[in-house]
Amino acid sequence: MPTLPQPRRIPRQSRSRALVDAILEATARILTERGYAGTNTNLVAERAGVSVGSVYQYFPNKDSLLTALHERHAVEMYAAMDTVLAAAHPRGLRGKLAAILHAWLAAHQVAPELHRVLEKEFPFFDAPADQSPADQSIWHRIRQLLEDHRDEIVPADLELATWMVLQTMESLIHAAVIPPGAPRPAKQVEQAIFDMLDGYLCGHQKPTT
Amino acid sequence: MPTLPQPRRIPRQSRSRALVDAILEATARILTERGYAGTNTNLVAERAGVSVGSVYQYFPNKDSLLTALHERHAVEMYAAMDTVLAAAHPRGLRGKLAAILHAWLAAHQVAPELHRVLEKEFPFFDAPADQSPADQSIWHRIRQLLEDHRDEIVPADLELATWMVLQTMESLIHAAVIPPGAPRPAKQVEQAIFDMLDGYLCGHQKPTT
DNA sequence: GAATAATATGAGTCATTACTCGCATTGAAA
DNA sequence: TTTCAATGCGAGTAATGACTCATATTATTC
Repeated sequence: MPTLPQPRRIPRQSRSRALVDAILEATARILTERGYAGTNTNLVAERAGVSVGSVYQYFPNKDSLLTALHERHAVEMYAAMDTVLAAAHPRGLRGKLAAILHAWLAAHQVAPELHRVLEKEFPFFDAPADQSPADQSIWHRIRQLLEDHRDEIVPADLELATWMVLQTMESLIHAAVIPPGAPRPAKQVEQAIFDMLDGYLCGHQKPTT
Repeated sequence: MPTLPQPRRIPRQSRSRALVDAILEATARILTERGYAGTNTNLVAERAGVSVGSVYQYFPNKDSLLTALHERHAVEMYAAMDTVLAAAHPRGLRGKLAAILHAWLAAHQVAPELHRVLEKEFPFFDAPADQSPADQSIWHRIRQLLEDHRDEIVPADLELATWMVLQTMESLIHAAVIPPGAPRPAKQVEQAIFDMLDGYLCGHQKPTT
């Protein structure tokens, strides 16, 4: 049951583009309310105000809906990072990292339950998670960031360091946001995550509580 | 569809205990081979060499099989930690942490795919993961460890620090072990995870590559 | 305003599978 | 040996839900 990467048909006219949007929107809502198992294509169609047939015009199967949602999210995360890095605040590696972390955390606080389902319930059998185009871009951007600040960081193996930083950020952000989540207010957790990354990369840390 | 915490019937005679074992063993194998969605109770029964009816004598529903497997794993992790800490090597916080990390990593390398399914595919709707008795015990033990070495660590909020350490260890261990996994040999990844924790807790780090 | 391509429909099909229940077998107590 | 509780059986049921396809509607082209 392989999930085809491409939509069955590409939406050309505006009505079909709106339809695809409505479908994804409905999927997100239902996923949030009822989880992966409770989501079915008939309900998605109904809630989107279209027919099941239309869903299958643009998505080859149920899982491709989730894949699309996942990719959309990755694109948003890349954009968020890009915005932050483009801002005229070259405050060094630590400042940039803190800014990215802040942006990502904020983005995840919007729909925590949806992220839970996307990250923790969806079986990425075919499309191995974190290998989407957007994920790749994020990877390269972070890798570049570390390279640009090579002299400020302790780990010599940048490949490994990139992996560590991304894995840690992703995991801790999700863990912090998904209920029951962290035992502390968002502000403190954000600081703690930063301390974790900073301790790894820069090997020092001011006592910050 | 709530997963009842208790088996429908408690196995008293030895044959029934063997049966329960066989069922869990079969579940683990199938989960490994076919993932959560590909696992069904009829197949579990067949592979275990028992009848479906027998499965439902001891497990109220499909998900309770997964819950049982999860709990079994948590108990093993607690035992591993206990063994390591009981060993006559009071090498300070850093030594103990390194030892726990090593033991846990080793344990996870046995059946990575099974852990992937258990951690990343199973929807813990009812029984919120990490809240099982064994998980609680692990939490308290780590918390105690940090308290015992309060003077060696930077973070003042032990509650938060415990959460950070456990989340980070869990996430990184799983990420490292599950394919495609880390881009480096196990040894280097283990060191990197340790550096991460050490950097957070102790706020210093020797350049170790 | 044909003609044609693009888009939308939804009742129906069909495979899957969690779970039941009436009955058979086995162990141990008396 | 009898008795009864514990254990084991597996064909069958019932619900669910992914996906199809023959048809209808709407846009675009010429």
